[in-house]
Amino acid sequence: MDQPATGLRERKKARTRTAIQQHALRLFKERGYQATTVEQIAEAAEVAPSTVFRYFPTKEDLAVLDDYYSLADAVSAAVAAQPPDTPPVDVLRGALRAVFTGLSPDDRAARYERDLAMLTIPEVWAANLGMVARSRGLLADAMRARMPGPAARILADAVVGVGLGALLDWTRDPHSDPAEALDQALGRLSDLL
Amino acid sequence: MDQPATGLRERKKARTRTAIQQHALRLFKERGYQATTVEQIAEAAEVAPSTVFRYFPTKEDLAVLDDYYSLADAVSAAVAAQPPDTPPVDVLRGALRAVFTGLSPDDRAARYERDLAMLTIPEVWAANLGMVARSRGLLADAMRARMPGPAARILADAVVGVGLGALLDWTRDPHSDPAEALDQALGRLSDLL
DNA sequence: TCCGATTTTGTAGTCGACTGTCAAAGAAGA
DNA sequence: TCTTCTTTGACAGTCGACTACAAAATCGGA
Repeated sequence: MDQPATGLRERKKARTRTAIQQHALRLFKERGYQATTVEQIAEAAEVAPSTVFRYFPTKEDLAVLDDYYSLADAVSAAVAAQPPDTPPVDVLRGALRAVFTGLSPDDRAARYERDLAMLTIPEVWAANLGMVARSRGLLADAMRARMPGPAARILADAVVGVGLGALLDWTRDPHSDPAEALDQALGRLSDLL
Repeated sequence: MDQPATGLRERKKARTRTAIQQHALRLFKERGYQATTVEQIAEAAEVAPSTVFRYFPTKEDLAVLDDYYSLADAVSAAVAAQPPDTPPVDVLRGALRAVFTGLSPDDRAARYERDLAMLTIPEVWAANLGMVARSRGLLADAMRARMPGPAARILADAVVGVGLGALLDWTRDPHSDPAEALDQALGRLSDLL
């Protein structure tokens, strides 16, 4: 997608950034968002507090999962790639399954970690609300090629609701496979329709 | 519901409390949550800042909707009151409509005001997340009398998703009627099923 | 190996949320 | 009216998010 990450400088920068965010999310989960200070995050990530603010303008930004768009794009593409006559819910179900199985094990583990943080820590969830809202729009857009406008949006909302519900249940048993749970839930929705 | 609010003391206390919260919500809407200081709220409500903190331990609490459970209970009851052979989605649709039309104009306006705050201000949304999650459970429980377990949960999740979607759209046009939008969206979902 | 550009860090300071305490003002009851 | 209890307000202070800035470390290229 991007340039092949040229210089050492840029690589180091990226590493620093992700390190800071990972430590932040870990600490948020361990001791709560409010109870975690930026100073503690800086210490954990072995950088100066001012460096944290350089990468993340506000504490809240530490909780924003910035790669949701690429995921949403992947889902949109996968939706387009589904067979033409598939029932709508199954289109989304198949697309989501395709995207998840296409992830490398490392990517998938990282994704689960961050999704867990999002679902578990209210402040993180709030920080990502905008993204969820826009993903919902993308999903609806992707479906609009297959069904009339309003129906596409309703379906997208229903699928998002069922998906979030499945993930919420997953948080109570984090050792199960969320992709599996999601697939199963969408299967049930498909039966309902 | 409560005791008839005997003494002058208690009445005055209650009035102070609601005055503070109303001014807070108004200011949040006017200038944003972060940009509003507790001092400004105190000034608007004509009390001392320390008095604000006596009623609301944290700034966030100023925006916590403390009556969501009674609403969820009302919906559960309304679900039970729907005719036996109604299709599941229409049960929920009818129950929600019944609850909203049952509200007095004042109550309804207040509810809209607070729902708008919840959907618009991330911090408030975070503070109320737990309540939304539990409402989802209540909805599923209420439907379980009418359909097998897993289906009830899936349906509840789908309805919650569609409902949140409708409310999210409403925030972009706050002069429209959210209850109307919600009813319409559920009607479309009903058509899909 | 040295230079210029960039990144990192420390420091000093602002602002607002929140706490604790104590004295003043008001209400309830005798 | 006098006493007692509660609510309120003022004040002083802590803590953490965030800013501005200049010094120091680091990197890339010549």
